Amino acid sequence: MSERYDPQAVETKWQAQWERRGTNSWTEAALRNAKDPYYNLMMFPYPSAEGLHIGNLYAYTGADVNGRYWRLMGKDVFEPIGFDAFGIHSENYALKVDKNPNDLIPANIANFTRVLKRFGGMYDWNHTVNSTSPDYYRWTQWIFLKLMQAGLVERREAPVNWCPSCKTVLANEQVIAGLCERCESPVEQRELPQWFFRITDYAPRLLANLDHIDWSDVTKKAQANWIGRSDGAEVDFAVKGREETIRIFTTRPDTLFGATYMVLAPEHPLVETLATPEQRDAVGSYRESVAKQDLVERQKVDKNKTGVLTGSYCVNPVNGAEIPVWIADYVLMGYGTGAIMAVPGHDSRDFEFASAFDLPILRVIAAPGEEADTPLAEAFVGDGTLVNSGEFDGLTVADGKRAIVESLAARGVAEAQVNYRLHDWCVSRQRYWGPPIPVIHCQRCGPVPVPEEDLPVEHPHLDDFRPDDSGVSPLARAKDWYETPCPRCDGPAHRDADVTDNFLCSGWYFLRYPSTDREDMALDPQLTRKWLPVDCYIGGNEHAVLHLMYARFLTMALSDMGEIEFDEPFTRFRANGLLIRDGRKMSKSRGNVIVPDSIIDRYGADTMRLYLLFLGPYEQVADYQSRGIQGPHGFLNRLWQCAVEAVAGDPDPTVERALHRTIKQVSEQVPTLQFNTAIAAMMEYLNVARAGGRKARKAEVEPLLVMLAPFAPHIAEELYSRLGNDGGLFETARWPRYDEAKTAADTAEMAVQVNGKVRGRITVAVDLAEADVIAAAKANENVARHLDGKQLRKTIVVPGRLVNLVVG
RNA sequence: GCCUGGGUGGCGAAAUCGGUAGACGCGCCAGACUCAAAAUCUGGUAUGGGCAACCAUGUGAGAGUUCGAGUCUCUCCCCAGGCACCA
Repeated sequence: MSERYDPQAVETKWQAQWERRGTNSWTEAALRNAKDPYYNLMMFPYPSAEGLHIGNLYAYTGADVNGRYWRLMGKDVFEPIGFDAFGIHSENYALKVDKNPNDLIPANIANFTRVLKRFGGMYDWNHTVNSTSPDYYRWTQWIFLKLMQAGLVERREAPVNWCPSCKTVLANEQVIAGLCERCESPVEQRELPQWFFRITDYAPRLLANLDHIDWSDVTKKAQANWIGRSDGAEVDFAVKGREETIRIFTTRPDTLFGATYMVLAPEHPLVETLATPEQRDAVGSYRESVAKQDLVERQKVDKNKTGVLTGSYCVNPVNGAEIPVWIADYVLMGYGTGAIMAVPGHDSRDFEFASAFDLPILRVIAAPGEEADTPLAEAFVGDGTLVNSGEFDGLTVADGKRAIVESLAARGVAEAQVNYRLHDWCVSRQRYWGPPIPVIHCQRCGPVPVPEEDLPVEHPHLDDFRPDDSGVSPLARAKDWYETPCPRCDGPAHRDADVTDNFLCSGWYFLRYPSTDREDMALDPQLTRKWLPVDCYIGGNEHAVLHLMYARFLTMALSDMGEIEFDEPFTRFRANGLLIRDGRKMSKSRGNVIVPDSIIDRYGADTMRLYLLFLGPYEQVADYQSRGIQGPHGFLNRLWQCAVEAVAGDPDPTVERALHRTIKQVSEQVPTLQFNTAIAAMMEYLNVARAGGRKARKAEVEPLLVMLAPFAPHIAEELYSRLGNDGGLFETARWPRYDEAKTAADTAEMAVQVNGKVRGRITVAVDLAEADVIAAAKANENVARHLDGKQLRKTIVVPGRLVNLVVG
């Protein structure tokens, strides 16, 4: 190897070395016997045909630095990787290029593996997961069956989200502002029998546990927001002249006296009954027009309110007032009871509707200074006291809520109620590329779970796997596979032709990694106990309400079934920021995508890793600006020169002080993921160590190499061995320690302020008495000029930092 | 509309238990090496004024607290992300 830094040669050499020595991988026995386990996880990629995205590598580099750091701290670090290869994303791409995913995926995985090795991740290639492999999806199906046994799976005919382009149903989480998450088509509503996981059973726990897991705040807030707890009450309104009552949900029972009409969702089951003969036609055509809307249209907040009268009237239980019942599309069947009492005086949507249809608007809350008859120009939603509310007048909003619910509850027409926005997880997909749902539909027995010993239900190979609009999965076309006898009665039956949502595959992969050597069970109890839950998980926040929510739910469910002993999968989660390019999102259509291979070819993986983490704070948006890569590249070149020319001898005191300060800072900042400033500190230290062209001492360089090793593992290994160390840095070295006493200097430069403005600087001994510091400050020429002829009123000394002389 | 982040040089950013604003890096300028260029190395680089010493201004806007505010308080504005007719 030449004396010049040659990244390609160094990186090839050390990657081969690690592989040969098994530096990063575990045997099954070693996994079982690990003394101080640390499970370092990153989100397994979807192996696209375009290749690994630099954004993935941004996340992986940070996570890998964390894993390598803990390894140097002496932990037994398990850092697995795998491939999330089932799912609509892979299938849609295959359709686009007119190939079969069965052929595409293996090639993509091979390409991803190549780049992941090239980038220098500390991956254990002995424990990988491929979600499309039968020895993985067998256990995905097993989890489905387990959930079924636990009563957490339901087959329901319900209005579901249908993507007309992907031709499948979608979970709520996969609908972004009314559009399909994958193809951005407007999503329609369809009534179809589907499989649901009862994640809503876990809503209270999913929310409550957020308080005691160490996760990024943004992620926790997004989850809390998505779960969407709201406290209120359900109230029954009698229908005038009929037996039925309408149950509504409200968070504002204090405004019951202000209810001037009722609204049902157009899909509400009572609509048929309540429509009077005169209104029947109008109601029918309104329901039809609503049914035709896609979600984008229906969810537009700024469109004009529409609705029609049913012709029926309800009786307000607080005062006996008779109020008309309307139907309108601003009330949703999927939330609460699908019916509301409308209080236009104190709800802006009701106000808008009442204004449009000329309905009465009553004030029942008054802010301080307002009278009971102060007119309302808009809905008043603020705090205040109750007015026009009979015996409840004068109560605060909070007291009014309590008192009114109590009084109605005593009559049996209301009860306090908590609602969640979270919906049950619709998991069936009418697509080809996923694990088949392990259920057989028997003409006599109905849906029958596939017996565990018959798993996996192998995914049949189809040449024509194109989805259609029928709502039936393409798998039904594989007749030999589809038609099968009932496992219970042996009568005629067929398999469930749907596949499960890809998020079921990714919802438990981290549980599997330690157990991949086991073919006879999903989770080895001993290994699971040793390695899980995950110590640190790093990944993009776009999965806050998708993957991360589902993984938590599945973990809780498996925990309740006794399959595992913890109910939160990730002890610590950190969301890395989004990687953008020159201020804009990277996308193929903009043509501003960075291809990792090209960066590694030109600068090497070490420079790329260092540069990605030097861009800015890891947990915030990072802007990739191509020209900036010169900085870290030059740094590694200077480090190379400095290290190969390093000489023996004791460290210079100035350099040694800088070293101890650097170790202190980097040791504090790496575990908290403040990578950019940790790198800056190491750069600064190198500048000190080679200042004025001096030759650095080996003892000055070696600790720097160890600190840099998580960031730039290849060059660190090479230089470490060139300094005369055998056996490999990651196998023999330990994270350097600093001595607090050696971080301190004898003298300090202090700023001298006069009335808060810096007028001079003095260099004094750190232990100089305060009086002497003040004297030295006054002696400064420029300071003296500013003090001249003025009365000194006050003196403030901040030891080692500044002196402020206040004059009047 | 609600919930998160964030707003600091030409650019990416540092510094927030209140204490020298701009560390580190990019870019730019000058110099060295070179026939020349690239690469590399050295020095400079917030803005305005001044030969300089220095002076004034400066962390989205405005007010406040303080000896002292990028940092704390109040009122706004803007950008990014999430949620959104959720009653």
